Amino acid sequence: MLALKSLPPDCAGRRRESACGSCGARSLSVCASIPDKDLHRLTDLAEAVTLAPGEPLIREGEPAGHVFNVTSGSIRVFKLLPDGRRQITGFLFAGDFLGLATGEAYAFSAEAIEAATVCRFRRPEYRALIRDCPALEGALLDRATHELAAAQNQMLLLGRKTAMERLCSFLLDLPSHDPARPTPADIIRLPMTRAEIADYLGLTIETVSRVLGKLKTQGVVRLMTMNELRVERPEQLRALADGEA
Amino acid sequence: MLALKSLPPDCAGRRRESACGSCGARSLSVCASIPDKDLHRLTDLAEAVTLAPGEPLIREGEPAGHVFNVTSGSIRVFKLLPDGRRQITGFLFAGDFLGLATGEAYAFSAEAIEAATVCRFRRPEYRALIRDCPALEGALLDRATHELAAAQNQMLLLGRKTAMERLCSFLLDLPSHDPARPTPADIIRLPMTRAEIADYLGLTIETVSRVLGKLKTQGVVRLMTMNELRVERPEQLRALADGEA
DNA sequence: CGCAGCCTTGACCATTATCAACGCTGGTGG
DNA sequence: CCACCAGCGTTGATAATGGTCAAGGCTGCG
Repeated sequence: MLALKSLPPDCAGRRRESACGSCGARSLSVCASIPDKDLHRLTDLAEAVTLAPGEPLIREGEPAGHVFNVTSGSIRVFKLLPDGRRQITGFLFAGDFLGLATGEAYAFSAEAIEAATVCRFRRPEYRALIRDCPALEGALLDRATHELAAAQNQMLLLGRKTAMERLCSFLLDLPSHDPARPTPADIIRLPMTRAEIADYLGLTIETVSRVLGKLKTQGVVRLMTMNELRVERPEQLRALADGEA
Repeated sequence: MLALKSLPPDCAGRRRESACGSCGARSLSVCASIPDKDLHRLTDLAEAVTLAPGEPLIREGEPAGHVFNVTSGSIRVFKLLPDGRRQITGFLFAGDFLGLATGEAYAFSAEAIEAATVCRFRRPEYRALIRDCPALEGALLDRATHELAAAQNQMLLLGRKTAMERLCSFLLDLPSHDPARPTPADIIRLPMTRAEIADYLGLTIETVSRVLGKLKTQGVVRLMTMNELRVERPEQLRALADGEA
């Protein structure tokens, strides 16, 4: 498959910081329960990769040769139609894992949004590690399960919510996905452009802009900068997200 | 998470038919590589359940007490908004697994479409089994990975495809999901109603009906009965599915 | 035979997309 | 240091896809 988001905050305590010598802290958050001897092996296998803004990490259809763990920055995961229409299926941040695929090839593309770093494992070595370290597989299954639940929520959003509901849902979900930046609860950082938000929500740039404008007018949110906003009325945002207004 | 669809046909050879004494053939397709001693334990733990058409199997928000393996019939998996809008996130058939959840509660609902049978495992026993049989976890991760790729395709469909493209994509995907009924390649059985197709594709009943009508008029498909159609021009169907017409 | 549920078809409407113009902002080079 | 330009965002006018509302037909079961 694809991309596995971080586990929710309540799992943070189980994380081992700086576990991966090659690529720095947080990179092994997915492997929280790996014994030390395996950790050392893993460290040898990992390779740190730096990505410039916009730089591709995975191209759909390419042989699936690696798996990755995001260590900093933000990544967009997406699929394209032949005519160029794009659906962003997820945004990844520090601690997120991606690269699982069932067949030979990746079924999606991934690119850096901001400058980002990832920890890269070659697939054969990743597989060998899994054989030796069954706990890793359990952790991955947990993440996949999480990711699948998130995917169902997104299907509900894309199939049945209005533009306003989509944007509000998005604003409510985002903060929980950016563990690297512990911001005040009511401040939301938007590292992505309007075009990326639109492609994530199945809307156009213009609609995103208009709906954001309306939220601003209604005093629900306030734009601090272009990429940062503050939630003024959280309850109203929540009500709007599920069509209760 | 949710529901794990069957592996693709090329894995069928690895299946062990009639492996589960309590609930009949195919039910353990997910556990293809389980040693016999574990299989016997599993058999003791399983419980066959019969569902009438429309009967609920899982209700969103309920404590996640079981996991299931579909043994016959068809199941709809869906989420609801407070005002009743429904998004069907998947259709399950014989051999499909469902019921994984990350937290305490299911994050989705599931109901029988037609009469169906499932094989039910209580969660604690399922967990114990996983501990003893690591291969099971790998099989589940494989399925979750598959399911995640399918979910991304569905997001692309819901976010970026037109009604025509959605319906054509649906018709192309369906056959591969109904392993119990080996039909001629060009015949598609539709066990679900128009309303269910609509709720799966993020459309209304009327739009599904109209688009199907247009496909019929154009000679792309022909309705044999209400629930069965024949693809007359497969290439055109494929072209329409990805917006190349 | 009649009724209920599902499906189809038509007329109309609304949400959102499209097209277009303009404004802001940050970076670059004169 | 300023001015320009490119990229991104906003706003407005118009259009189209698909939704809503309504009526009628088919089918299968009691």
